[in-house]
Amino acid sequence: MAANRYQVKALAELSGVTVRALHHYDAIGLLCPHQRTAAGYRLYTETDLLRLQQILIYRELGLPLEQIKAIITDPAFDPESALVEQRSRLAAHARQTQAMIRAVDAALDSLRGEKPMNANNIFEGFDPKRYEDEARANWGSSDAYKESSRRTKNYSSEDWARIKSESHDLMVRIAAHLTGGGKPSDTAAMDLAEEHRLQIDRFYYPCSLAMHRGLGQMYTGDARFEANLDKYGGGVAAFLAEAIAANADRG
Amino acid sequence: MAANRYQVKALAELSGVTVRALHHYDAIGLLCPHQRTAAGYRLYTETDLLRLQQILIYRELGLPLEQIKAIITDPAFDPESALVEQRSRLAAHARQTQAMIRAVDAALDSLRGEKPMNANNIFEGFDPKRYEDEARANWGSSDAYKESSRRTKNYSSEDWARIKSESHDLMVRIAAHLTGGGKPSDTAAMDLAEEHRLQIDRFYYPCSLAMHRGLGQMYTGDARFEANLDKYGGGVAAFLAEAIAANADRG
DNA sequence: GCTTGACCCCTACGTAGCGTGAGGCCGTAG
DNA sequence: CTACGGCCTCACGCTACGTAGGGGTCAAGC
Repeated sequence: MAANRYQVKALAELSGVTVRALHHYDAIGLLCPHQRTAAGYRLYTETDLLRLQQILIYRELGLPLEQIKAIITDPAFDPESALVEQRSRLAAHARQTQAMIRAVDAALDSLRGEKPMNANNIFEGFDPKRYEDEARANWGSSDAYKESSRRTKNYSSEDWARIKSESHDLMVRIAAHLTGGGKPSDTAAMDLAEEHRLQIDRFYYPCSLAMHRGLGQMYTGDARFEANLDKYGGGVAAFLAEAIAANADRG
Repeated sequence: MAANRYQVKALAELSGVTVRALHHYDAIGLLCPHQRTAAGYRLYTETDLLRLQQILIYRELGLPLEQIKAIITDPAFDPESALVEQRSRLAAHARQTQAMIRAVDAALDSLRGEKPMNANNIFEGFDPKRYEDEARANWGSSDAYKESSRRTKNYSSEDWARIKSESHDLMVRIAAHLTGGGKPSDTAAMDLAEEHRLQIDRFYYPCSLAMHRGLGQMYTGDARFEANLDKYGGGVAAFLAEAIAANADRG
């Protein structure tokens, strides 16, 4: 396997950042090319490429380059967990954008005279700090479903069978609890919800209680999810959503 | 209805921006408080509040403050259509974030050894100009985009007013031609299309007939563009698209 | 071997959008 | 009357590059 070398311009075009930015990253020691020619030309490797991707993710999230450097030059830096972490941050970012869309909608309503303007809610979603926890909670939009099924495809067929079977099994038990007259706030229902959370945690992505709560809201908010869950019986989606909320409150 | 007045700190807390930023917006004439006390204290009204919301939306989208100022101080500025426009931009922003999430997933896959790393796709979603749908929304190839932003960045609010007015004028004439029973293949229609091309060429970036044809296709392919054009009358987007195609064939 | 043109280097100053004091005037509660 | 929080206006600092300038490098073509 021949180790490919990229010159600055090549890398710039690949990644979409400017040559100047790459120079800058070199200057501050954030991304130094693995090699230089005798003439001083920068030569980047695939490893540099991966590192650049990390950098761009953090940059997109608004971290200062100095901090990015600190993070990824940390000897304890684990690329995988960092990517997982970044993934959830990006999801939070997406959710914030969704909140802004809702704020725009609110402004439109108010403009059209359908609802009065309210100084307290007009800025909802604009202050990230105010939303941090909640933002982390949600996976984002309905694309989440597509996303998760896409990832499922990358499991081996054995993994896939096991996941499907475990999920199905759990859903059947949840549906049974519902048809058996159970309430979402029962301890048993909350336990089932917790089990559901742990399944997601194991199979798909780290899923906190807060994130799970967000998911639950999506189950009743998104028609595709609801239909998918109600295959196990009418009202299963709503039931599960409530059980998840109860479980999150309990935790 | 008592007109509420907010001092800087109050507005800052409401909106989540810093006092310093509000000072800055005042200094550059982006958001000047409606009133001052005798002592010079800034007093903001509900109207200022609405304006600030607009500003923050545009800012979130990465527009430079100077351009935001130009946009919202434009006498022809229509808050409603601007909000509608912003809504779709936010949605595009959200989609881009989703694309980044996918890129992170790809990186994760590659780390886990499930898929080989591919230098060509690892950065997918990072460069907005390259993300295909968005690329088209950003007016075609990255060269055109670069050129366009290079030029527009230096436009004053008067320039913007002139551009807006000329564009509007042309669209009105095109719509008139349509309602007058004209066909897109008429010489007159083609002339209007050519005029449209030259406008773009003058104001934004060098626009060849071929590029113009691509633009035309976008007008009917992208709901946002279509809605924007059909403000001038139903079917205007489609009519213009056809006229552009005819004009490109003629040339 | 020489030119040409696309690539590369570095230095250095400019810019946007604020952050962060410094120094000093309001305004109201004790 | 004084304390104390809030407001004001400079004014300099910072980040993440953009942009311009002056000048090597390297493969291709003559």
